[in-house]
Amino acid sequence: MAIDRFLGEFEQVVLLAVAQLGEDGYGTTIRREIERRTARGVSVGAVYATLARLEEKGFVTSWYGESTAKRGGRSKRHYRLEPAGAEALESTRAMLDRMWDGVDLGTRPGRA
Amino acid sequence: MAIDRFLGEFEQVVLLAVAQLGEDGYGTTIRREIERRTARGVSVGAVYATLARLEEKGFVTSWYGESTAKRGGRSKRHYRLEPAGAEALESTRAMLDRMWDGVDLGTRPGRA
DNA sequence: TCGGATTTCTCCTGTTTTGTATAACATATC
DNA sequence: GATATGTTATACAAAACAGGAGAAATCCGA
Repeated sequence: MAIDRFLGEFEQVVLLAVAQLGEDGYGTTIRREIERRTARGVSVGAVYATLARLEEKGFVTSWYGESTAKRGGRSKRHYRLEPAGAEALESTRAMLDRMWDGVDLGTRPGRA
Repeated sequence: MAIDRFLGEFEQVVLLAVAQLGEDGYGTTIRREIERRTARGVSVGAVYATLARLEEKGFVTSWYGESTAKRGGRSKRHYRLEPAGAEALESTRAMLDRMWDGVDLGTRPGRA
């Protein structure tokens, strides 16, 4: 694994999407949420593969819901953020914040 | 490569260390800076490999300085953050911020 | 003052984890 | 069945790591 307690870039993004969606999170919505917020294309496979790894590490858990009465209403696999995942998210963010602390990217108009 | 315009987790950390150190940044100090701020052990090889990748992408440039009058004062390879690197740093951070926006990790005492 | 011991740093090699795409498979509606 | 919505399988490239070998420069004892 990366180092230890920190999340990789995409892992972090996927985990955050799971956090955003709560009980409504499943493959397709998670993917859409990522695309919506980051304005970048994401392949289906990338999402599922990452989700599987995240589950393996205990950061999320999943369960199959009932199939909806919609065309092609195959039963969905829902994902939920687990405490360990929330913790990983927090420590990764805290670590990044510490690295950013005091950085000034050359008086450009950007962020404070 | 990761996706496109975004930095991997460790790339981001290394690049930030370079930004922090300015002209004083070279392999060993960069490594130390990372260990100091993140409280995690980092292998030498990981740092140099990442630095090489970063340079290949045009995010940093390097030059060899003169050797100092110190025991083992071998000439060092210095690194400097380039505009493209600063940009990558910013867009990665902005993207992550957008993903975090609105996330509440369950009323835990942690961050706001 | 020579030459090895010592220190500081860089680079090479190999491996594991992540990140990603493509396509096949499953299941419900019509 | 044809078609829409979801999930899984498979494969691979890139990124993250570890460790030790190798280089360069100084220090120091005889």
